[in-house]
Amino acid sequence: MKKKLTISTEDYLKTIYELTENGESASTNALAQRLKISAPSVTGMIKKLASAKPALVEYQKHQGVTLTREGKRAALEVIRHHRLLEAWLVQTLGYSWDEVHEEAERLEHVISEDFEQRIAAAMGHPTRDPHGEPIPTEDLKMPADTSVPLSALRSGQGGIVTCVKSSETDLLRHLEELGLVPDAEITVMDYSPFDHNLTIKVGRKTTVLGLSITSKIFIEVESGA
Amino acid sequence: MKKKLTISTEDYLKTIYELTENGESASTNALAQRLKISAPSVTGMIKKLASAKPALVEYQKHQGVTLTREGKRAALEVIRHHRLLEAWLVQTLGYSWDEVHEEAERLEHVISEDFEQRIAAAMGHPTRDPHGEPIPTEDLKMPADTSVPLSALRSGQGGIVTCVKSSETDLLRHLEELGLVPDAEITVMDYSPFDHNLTIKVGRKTTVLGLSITSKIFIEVESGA
DNA sequence: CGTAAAATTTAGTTATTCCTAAATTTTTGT
DNA sequence: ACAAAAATTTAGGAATAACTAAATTTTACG
Repeated sequence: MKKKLTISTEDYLKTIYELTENGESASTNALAQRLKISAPSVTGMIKKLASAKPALVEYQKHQGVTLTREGKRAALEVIRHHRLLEAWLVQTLGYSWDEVHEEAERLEHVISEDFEQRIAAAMGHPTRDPHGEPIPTEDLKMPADTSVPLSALRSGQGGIVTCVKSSETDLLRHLEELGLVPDAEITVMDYSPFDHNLTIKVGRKTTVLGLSITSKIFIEVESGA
Repeated sequence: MKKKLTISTEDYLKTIYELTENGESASTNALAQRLKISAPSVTGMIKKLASAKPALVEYQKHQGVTLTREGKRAALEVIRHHRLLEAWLVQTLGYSWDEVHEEAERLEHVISEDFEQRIAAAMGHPTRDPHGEPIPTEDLKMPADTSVPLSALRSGQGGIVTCVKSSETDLLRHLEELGLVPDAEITVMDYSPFDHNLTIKVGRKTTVLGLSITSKIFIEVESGA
């Protein structure tokens, strides 16, 4: 017998936000997979969120789900909590960027607005978390981000790493060793069209990275070919 | 329709701990009142805790409930979390002692052991929280405390305030104005046997306090009459 | 010591949120 | 276009933890 855990509304909304960032609607199955529950459970909960007093999601059968204004607001609130917490755990308690995710994942749901404001102020209102992810502003707008995945770059292109979109401990530790962290300057030395591998220069190190990694690293492009 | 729902096992255990600190067992009704749920709900949950794989409480019909070794351990863990968090919120985020309770009440259930150790170390392993309550040690022993309620003192007696056992914002603010905070030195100037009021001198201030307040202030006695 | 009051437990109900199995709708491949 | 595959919803059910009302046990006191 395992522990039964119930998924919070906040987690549903946050996950829907993440799945709809590309502009598309989130599918029942995609949500089920992310939340690690069955698809019927997702359908049931979505119906509930859609018929809440101020509706949190927009839903039509077989058409996937999107966030309403209210739902998006709630999602951004949780994401702001999460990212501020990650920044703060790293800055004040000496966590490394690969350790903070789980802790923030639990804390994000229980901190007060007061707490949020205190840590934001204590850090001088940071705009990015330790992974480089933008922190939603106090009025819950997600800052624009013009960076592109490293996987979209080709030989001769390069720029500054803005963000590493991963919470996998092992990957993050590996990337840190390579110097592939936010603010690092990189240049693409070579591109292999067969397997999409990129040869990257970071500082004086050179590495070959596959698509599963390069698609998670985001770059503010500096120079063309 | 209110939101407030399910009470965590941790809250049951913490409350049972508090109600049994005097050595007696906790009654169903006392628990129900503290947890703000009905008595039958308490009976049901207690039965569950008593028949858990390692039992968390000892229970016999109509005889009240006590904590097992395991249950006590779990309760002290939560209490340690709570008190470390209160200390830490005050020390690092500028909370005042009357603001920390609610925040700690929510955070105490979600922080990791790692987090606990980090904040304890960052504060130099404090032994009391901002109200003066002793913090259970890392191996979950509650430190002995020889202080007595102010209400037990009489004219001529006095000592050092060790602890103010209250989380009521208004009372705490009032006591802070009076200087009735941990480490303050006080002397009892007069005792009224009719209403149990005590006239107290704190620094150069003199105040009359009723039993509802003096029973919540704890003193390490220094001098007899 | 016996009964009324208080405390507690039992019984039965409700609400929530998950599940599996089956039905249905949509998408895909030829 | 059509059948197979995939995705999604419907249907029905289980577990949890709360509730109210009623029954029972304990306690208090005249």
